[in-house]
Amino acid sequence: MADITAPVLILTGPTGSGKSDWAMRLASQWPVEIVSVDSAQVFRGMDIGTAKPGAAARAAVAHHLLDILDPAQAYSAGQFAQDAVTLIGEIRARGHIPLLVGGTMLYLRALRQGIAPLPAGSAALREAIDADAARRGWPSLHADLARIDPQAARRIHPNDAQRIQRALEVCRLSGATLSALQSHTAAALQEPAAVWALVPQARELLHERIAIRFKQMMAQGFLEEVRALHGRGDLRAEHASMRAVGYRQLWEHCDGHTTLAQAVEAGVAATRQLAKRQLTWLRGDSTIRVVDPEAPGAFESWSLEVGVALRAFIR
RNA sequence: GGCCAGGUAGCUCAGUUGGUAGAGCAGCGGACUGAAAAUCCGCGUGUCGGUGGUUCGAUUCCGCCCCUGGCCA
Repeated sequence: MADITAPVLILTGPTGSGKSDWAMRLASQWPVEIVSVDSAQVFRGMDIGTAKPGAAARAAVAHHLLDILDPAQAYSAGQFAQDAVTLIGEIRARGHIPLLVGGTMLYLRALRQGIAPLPAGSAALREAIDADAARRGWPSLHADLARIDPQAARRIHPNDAQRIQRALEVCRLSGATLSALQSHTAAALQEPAAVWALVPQARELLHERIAIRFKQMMAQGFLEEVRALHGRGDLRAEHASMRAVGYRQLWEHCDGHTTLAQAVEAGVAATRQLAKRQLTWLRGDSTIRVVDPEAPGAFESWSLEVGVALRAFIR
């Protein structure tokens, strides 16, 4: 199977839909390497709460973009797009099939539709902007943005602190406006990928599964995992890693702000909300083939579809 | 058994001096360009415990009943 260019396979879906299982099952049929599309699994020491593939799975199939950063560090959609393109090339060079698995929808978008070349975030500048906002309020900074980059200001809501901050940050770092920079976006992945999304048709069932999964995580030592991160002393609730679903809520409990029962309930709710946002992304994308993982024989028919997609390229 | 306090949205509660009710959380829908498991926007989803009475009109006032919690027996 050398010197072929296997198509890029992508398997996405909301949290708890069973993506990882399906990926592993597919890996027993085809020589794939898995690239994680997950903004939380990149962090070391965040295993239980991110449902990161375990040692057995990683011994059986090569997994990429897991454990590449310390939780004090930052990752980004742009970085992901670069890393994924590089990995796809390397996987193909080994004669393997790249299988991207995960539910971080912005990362997938950055890879497939491209992302404008923007300056990376600056912690110092963000701190300065935060301090400014604390004095004047975000709507006032939004008004600043409206003078500098009216197009961006129209798009960004006056309450959307994060996006206002980013737009101002980009202007100060680059000297150009965000809108101008975003006007020439280059696609990262140069070819169409075959994309499937696992979308459970019954929301209730997904909610039930999410609750069960969170409780399993607790039984596996999720709280101890968060305590260890909390005990490091250098991490703060503001770090991107500690804003992850479940970690944020258990962190608040470690700070003594909530009872464990409250933290678990809030964590489960946050997971449901994440799943809902992921489903919103999927609904808006007609290039994605939707699969109901609960349907009888769903995996088998997906496996057949994958076979068709692959045989078109592999001779 | 007696007395007291409650029974209003999925949950915790507010409120209506009588004109069929609203917050937070949850939920639902949406947006999304280097933090995205982030951030933001929009939407109340209701036999006001039941039943009789007073009233033009009762979730609100009165009677009885049911349920929950507390105190006394």
